[in-house]
This record gives sequence, C-alpha cells and structure tokens, in this order.
Amino acid sequence: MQDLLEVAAEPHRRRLLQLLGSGEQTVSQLATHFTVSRSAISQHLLLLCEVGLLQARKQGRSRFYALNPAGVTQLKAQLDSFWNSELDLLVAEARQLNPGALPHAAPPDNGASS
Amino acid sequence: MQDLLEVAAEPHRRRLLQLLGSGEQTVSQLATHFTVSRSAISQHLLLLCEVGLLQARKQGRSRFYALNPAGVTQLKAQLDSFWNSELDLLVAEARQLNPGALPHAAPPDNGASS
DNA sequence: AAAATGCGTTAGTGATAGCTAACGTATTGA
DNA sequence: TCAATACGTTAGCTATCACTAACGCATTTT
Repeated sequence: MQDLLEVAAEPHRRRLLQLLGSGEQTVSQLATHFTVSRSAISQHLLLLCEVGLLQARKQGRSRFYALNPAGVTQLKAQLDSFWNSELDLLVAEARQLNPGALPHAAPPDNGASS
Repeated sequence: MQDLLEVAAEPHRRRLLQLLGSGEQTVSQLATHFTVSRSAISQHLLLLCEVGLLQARKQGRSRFYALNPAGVTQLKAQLDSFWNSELDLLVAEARQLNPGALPHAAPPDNGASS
C-alpha cells in the first residue's frame, strides 16, 4: 500500500490526519481518541509516515507525530485530480433535484473499518 | 468494507468512477481500460454498487453501470468533512514556501494497488 | 437446432491489512 | 540503585481484499 489516497482513506487514519491538523501529538495522546489499542494507532502512524503524510520527532520517551506539508499537498493534488468536473456536475444536478436531503457524514469516533 | 470513501479510494475503483463520469458503460467496455481481468473489474463494480456509488441496468447480455448521483453526493460530503480548513491552511503555507514544486499525481492506467 | 462466441458472475487462492498480546526501552520513584 | 511505570514498537494471528481460473447463461452463427 503506497498509494497516498488509499492510505489516507482508511477511517482511523483519516481521523488521525484530522486530529494532527491542530498540531503535533504523541501516540498515546492520539490513541485516547480511539477505541482501538495504542499499538494499532502506532501502526497507522507508522504507515502514514512511510508514505510521507507525517513526520516524526522523538523527545524523551515520547514520539511526536505531525503532518508533513509536502505529503499533504501531494494528497490534495491527488484528490483534485480524482474529483473531476463531471463528478461535480453530477452532484450539482442531484442537489437541484433533491435540495434538502444531503447527508453530512463524519461520525464521532471509532471509524468502523472494513 | 462499507465506508464510502475507503471504497472509492482504491486506485482501480477510483479510475472506474472517473470513467463513468462521462456516462454509463458495460463491464467489458470498462475493462478495456485496465490491465487486470474483466472479472476483477466486475467485482470492483459490484462493490461500488453495494455501497451505493453505482447503479446497474441490464440490457440483453450486457450490464450497464452508471454513477448513482445520491451516492456520489454522499461521497462528496464525506470528502468535504474530511478535508478541513486546517489541512487547507497547511497546503497553502507549503505552496508559499515552495511555489513551483507541486506534484500533480494521476498516472495513466493500472492504478498500482497494494 | 446445435455449436460457437461473448457477456458477466462465482469459486478458489495467495497476499496483506488491521488488530491484540507480548515485548524492549527509557524514565520516574523509593 | 533498583523496582515500577509509561511509552512506543514488534510478533503473531485472523479476516478479507484483489486477483485469475472456471463457470453459467444468452445470443449469434451455420
């Protein structure tokens, strides 16, 4: 799994990226927001690091993870290239036909995976 | 795997969604754009259908797949809720520091998976 | 009408994703 | 200084993902 978008799309990892938007955090800090173990979170972070979406900084016995601007930029580019104008048009038409009933997604925590 | 965004993120499926942006197509037609088998494509389409991103229409011995506006709208919502302002800010800052070097992603065909 | 071709789906398999449990290591407290 | 604790990572396992091969079923073709 080296594809940026695919890596970023997994619900737990998606949430991690969002959480890190407000600044660097340690594994344990991040893990408090999830129901799965610290270990699981650590592995997600490691993968995010591997594909360049995160950076790590070690301090004492803690390890601070932070977003890597270059990676995030690359992800944005991949997203933009995926979501083309035809898809946008389709959504616009759907909104016109059925204006009120848009779902808004984003449940509170445990991104129910697979 | 029921998560819309996660399903849509897989490179082959992402490509399928893009291809279907220009109108309905049969399994075989779609398969011509990939290096993997018709069967593989069929299964990706089935999954996309299951999560509501596609609709199917049977005609003769062919089966036409098309985008499902409701599903695509839902996907868009999920994307928007993921890509929050903090991530946007980060990208903007990265661009300012390093204006020229933006990657643009989107290779031609075989979305090299896992 | 029977054989052949083309369509999409199911069966079966190897690789791997994502998890918990066990671990190593560094810090803290006595 | 030595035990206890807190942090992050590796080991090991199960579920399942993505694929090719085999299949069933229509539709042509002769």
